[in-house]
Amino acid sequence: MTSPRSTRSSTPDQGVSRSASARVPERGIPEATVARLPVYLRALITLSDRAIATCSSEELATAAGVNSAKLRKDLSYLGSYGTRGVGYDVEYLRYQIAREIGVTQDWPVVIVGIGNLGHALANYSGFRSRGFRIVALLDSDPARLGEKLGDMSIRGFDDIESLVDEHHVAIGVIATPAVAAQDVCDRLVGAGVTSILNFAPTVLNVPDGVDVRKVDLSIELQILAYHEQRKSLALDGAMDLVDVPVGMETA
Amino acid sequence: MTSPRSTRSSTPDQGVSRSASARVPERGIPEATVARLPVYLRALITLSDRAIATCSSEELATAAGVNSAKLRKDLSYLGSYGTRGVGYDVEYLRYQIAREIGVTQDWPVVIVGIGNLGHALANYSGFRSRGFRIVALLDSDPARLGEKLGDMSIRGFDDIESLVDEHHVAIGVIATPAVAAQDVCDRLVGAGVTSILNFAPTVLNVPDGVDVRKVDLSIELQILAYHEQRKSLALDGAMDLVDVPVGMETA
DNA sequence: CTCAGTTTGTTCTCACGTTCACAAACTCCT
DNA sequence: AGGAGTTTGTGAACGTGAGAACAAACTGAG
Repeated sequence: MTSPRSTRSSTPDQGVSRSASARVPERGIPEATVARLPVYLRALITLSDRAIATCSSEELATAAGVNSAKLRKDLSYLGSYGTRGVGYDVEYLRYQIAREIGVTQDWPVVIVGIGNLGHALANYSGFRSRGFRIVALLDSDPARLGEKLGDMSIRGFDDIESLVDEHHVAIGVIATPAVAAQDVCDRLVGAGVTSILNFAPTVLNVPDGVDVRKVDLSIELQILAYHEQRKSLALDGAMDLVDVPVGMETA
Repeated sequence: MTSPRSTRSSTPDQGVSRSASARVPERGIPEATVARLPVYLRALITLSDRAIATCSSEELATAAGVNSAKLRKDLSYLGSYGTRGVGYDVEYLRYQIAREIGVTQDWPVVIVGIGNLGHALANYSGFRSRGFRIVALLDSDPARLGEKLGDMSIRGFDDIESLVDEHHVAIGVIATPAVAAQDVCDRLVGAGVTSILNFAPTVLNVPDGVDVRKVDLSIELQILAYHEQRKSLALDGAMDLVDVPVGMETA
């Protein structure tokens, strides 16, 4: 993990030294903002890699693909980490966002379902580099058991309870076929996992207190298709009235 | 959220009703609704596979993981496809949603970047079964050129313009490393692609009229991490005042 | 020191999205 | 036929998010 060693010399006497009274992390960052913080973090890392010490909200917003008013408002939920007339210290802001998200610590993760997608996830370097450590790859298929994948071998799904307990796993990734997803989810939750990233194309039922985020490729494509269709209809203009074919029922 | 229980109470009753009056697709479906339509469609397909002919908004909402008021409002944007006192005809509603999204027609798609993730996408059966047809797999790496993948072989990235033109490709999927993504995007857009699904962890700049949706695994995990962190803090309760390490500067 | 220029943090307003609650419309039973 | 029971479609209330605009806070030059 990269230590947040800040070359905090360029901005002398920054407003950061303000008395640390009651600057406790606020209790209500809007979801929309939370979803953008990782984007800002990545933009800051890029700037950092280019040895840029300071940036304005305008520059950072451009790099993150949002407008600057939104960026400033988002950052204001974390606290006042900028300096008026100057901008933001890249290293400092980067650390603050990382801390707020929670990626200054290490999050052990299990991946369940090592098919095509599971393989890709297991090999994805972006996990490790961003505070996530894969502690196990699980699959129920005996044929895949023991298969080596990088520096890790595939284990049976039965180990899950002991694994979660031993490594304090809080986050599970489901990359199984849809039919297996709910069962896997129940096992994970039962074992103590409280956050799930679901790649299986199905709705997961979980008890209160468990967070689920889903990534669904075909849904994303369908949303694009909808807009694409609108574009063509708009172009064709006069060609309206697609009209419903009445007897489409298959039975 | 909704009740974690899956009530299997089905009302197997008959009742097909369709008034084929001219129901022109309205010109303004909210984005939030568009994003949920594919979920409803999948739920309907599941019901259809189980030979269920009719369902209430409550049942469909449960299957889709939303509450019934939201579902009814969403569906009302498409038209009045239900029958009061009865519910929705599964086949009929399924067709209406599919038509509204645009998946009754066939969408040719190109995938660029056939690494780990690209392989998984190319093999994903969910594309074909939902109205999307992969017409080409492109990669710039000469070592991968010609490699067979299912019934399709990997082609060079230079073919892109002719491919897009020949197959009328409107949707492109980018699964390249981050550094290559913007260039690939520019080439795709230049060739005529107007919708892009981006898996590369980077912000894409596109001209007006081009839609981009991004799928970013590490962002999803970071969002989960944020909430996970909050949960632990909440548990510790009294342990407030994490307080900003004022002197986080290591120097 | 003062003043002009720059950039943040915040307030205000508007648009969008969610949920409630209920009339309208339908079925079924007597 | 009429009334009780069901379920949709929607108007209204409420909450959240986006963007414009501006005062406050800083820098640097003269």
